[in-house]
Amino acid sequence: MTSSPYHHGNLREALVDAAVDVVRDGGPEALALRELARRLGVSHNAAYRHFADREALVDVVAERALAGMVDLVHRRLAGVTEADPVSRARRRLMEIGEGYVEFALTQSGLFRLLFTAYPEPPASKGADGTLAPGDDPYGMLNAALDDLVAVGFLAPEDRVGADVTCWAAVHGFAVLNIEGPLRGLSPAERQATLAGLLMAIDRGLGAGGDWPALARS
Amino acid sequence: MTSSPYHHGNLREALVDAAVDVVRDGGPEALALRELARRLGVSHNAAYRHFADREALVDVVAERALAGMVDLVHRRLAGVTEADPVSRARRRLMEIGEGYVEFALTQSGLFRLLFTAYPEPPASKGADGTLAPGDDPYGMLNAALDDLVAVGFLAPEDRVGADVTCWAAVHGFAVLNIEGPLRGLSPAERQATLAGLLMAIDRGLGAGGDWPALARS
DNA sequence: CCGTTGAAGTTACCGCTGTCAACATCGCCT
DNA sequence: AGGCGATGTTGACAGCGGTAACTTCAACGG
Repeated sequence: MTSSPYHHGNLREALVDAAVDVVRDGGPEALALRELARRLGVSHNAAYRHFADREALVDVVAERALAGMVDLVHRRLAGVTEADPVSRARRRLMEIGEGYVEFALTQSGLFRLLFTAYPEPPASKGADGTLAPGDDPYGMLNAALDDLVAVGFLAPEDRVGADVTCWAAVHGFAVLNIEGPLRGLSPAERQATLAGLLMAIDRGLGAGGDWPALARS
Repeated sequence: MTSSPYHHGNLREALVDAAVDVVRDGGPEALALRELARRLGVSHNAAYRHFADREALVDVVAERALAGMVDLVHRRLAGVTEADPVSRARRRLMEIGEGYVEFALTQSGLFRLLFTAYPEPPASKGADGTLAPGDDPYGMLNAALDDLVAVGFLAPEDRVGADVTCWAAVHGFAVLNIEGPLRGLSPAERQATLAGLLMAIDRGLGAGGDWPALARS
C-alpha cells in the first residue's frame, strides 16, 4: 500500500514479517532463507543485502518475539485490579508467570527461537541499554519481586535468589509443555498444574533456613 | 579388540558411540550422518544399513543419554546417609534435583538432545514397558515424592501436582543455565542459586490453599 | 567343494540448505 | 549527462539427508 520505494518493494520488513510468520509455528529450524525469498517472489541471496547471514535475521526475529512477550505480559498486568497491596503484588507476580507460559504455548515457535538466541544477558540490565530496564521479562519479574519486598510479603534476605527460582520454575513448565514430555496435557490439566506450580512458588519464596545440613560439596 | 566380524567392523555400535561423543558437547544439531561416517572411515550411506534415518540414530543416542542420567542420579541417591526418615526423604528429593542439573551441565549436549526426542511420555509409566517404572528420572521423582507422603512430610492432597512442580523448576534451571540467559554464571553462583531453588521447592510443596482468588479465566 | 543367498558397504544421484563472487539494474545526486 | 551506490540476480561451491542400483563377502546347503 505504501508504494514500493525501490526495486521490488521494501524487503527487510517483508523478510522479517515472513520470518516471524514461519517461525511462529515451525520453530527456528523452519526458518530457511531460500524458502523465505521464494515465498516473497524474490531471488535467493536478495536477503543478503539486508542481513549479514541467517543468524542476523534470527536475531531480529528474536527481538520481535521478545517484544511480543513483553506486550502480552504488560496487558495482563494492566488487568490486575486487587486493591490490597500484598494481594496485588502477589497477583502481579502470578500474572507474569501465566503470561510467560501463555506466550510460550500460543507462540511456541517464537518462544523456542527466543532461547536459542536470547537478545541480551540479563546481567547487564541497566548498563548502557537502548532498552528500558523494565522492558524485558526478567526486568518485569525483578520489579514484581521488589514490590513483594516493599510490601512486606517477602523478606529482603529471601529476595536474592528469588528471581532465578521464579524464572526457572515457569520456564521449565513452559518447556516441558512445548517440546517436553508434558505436551499432550489437556488445557484443563495444564491450567491446574500451572496453578499448583505458581502456588508452590508463592509459598516457597520465603524459604528461611530450615535446612541446616544443606551446605555440601 | 573383539575382532571385526564383518566387512569393516561392527558399525552400529561404533556409530552410536561416535554419535554420543559428538552430541555430548555439540548438541543434537552437531550430529551429521556423513561426518560420522567420515570419522569412522566408512562411506556415507553405510549408516543406512543400521538406522532407517537420522532420527533413528538420534533415538538410540537419547536412550543412552537417559540411561546415563539415571545412572548418575542413582549414584547420588546411594550416597544419602541420613537416618531420620523425613530428612532422608527430603535429602533424596534434593539429590534427584541436583543430579538432574549436574547431568544437564556436564553433558549438556546429551541433555539437550534428550528433550528434542524424549524416549517415552511419562503418562504410560507402567504400561507394557520394557522399562522398570523407576528407571527413568520421572519415575524416580515420583518415588521420592511418594516417600515424602509416606513419611508424613507432604500431605496427600498436595501430592498431586508436586511432580510437575519439581520437574519444571529443576528443568527450567538447567535449561536457563545451558542455553539460556543464565549461562556464564560462575559455578559458585550456580550452586547457590540452585540451593535456593531447591529450598524454595522443599518449602513450597505443602502449598495448602491460602490463595482464595486463584480461580480465574 | 562349489554355488547361491542375503547382509553390509559403496558409488552415483537428487534436492535442500547457507554462503561467496560476479554481474545487472535502477534511483538519486552532482 | 554521467556516475555512484544501494538493491537484486545469476551462478557456483560445499555440506547435508535420503533413495536407488551396484558390489563385496561370509555363511550355508547341496
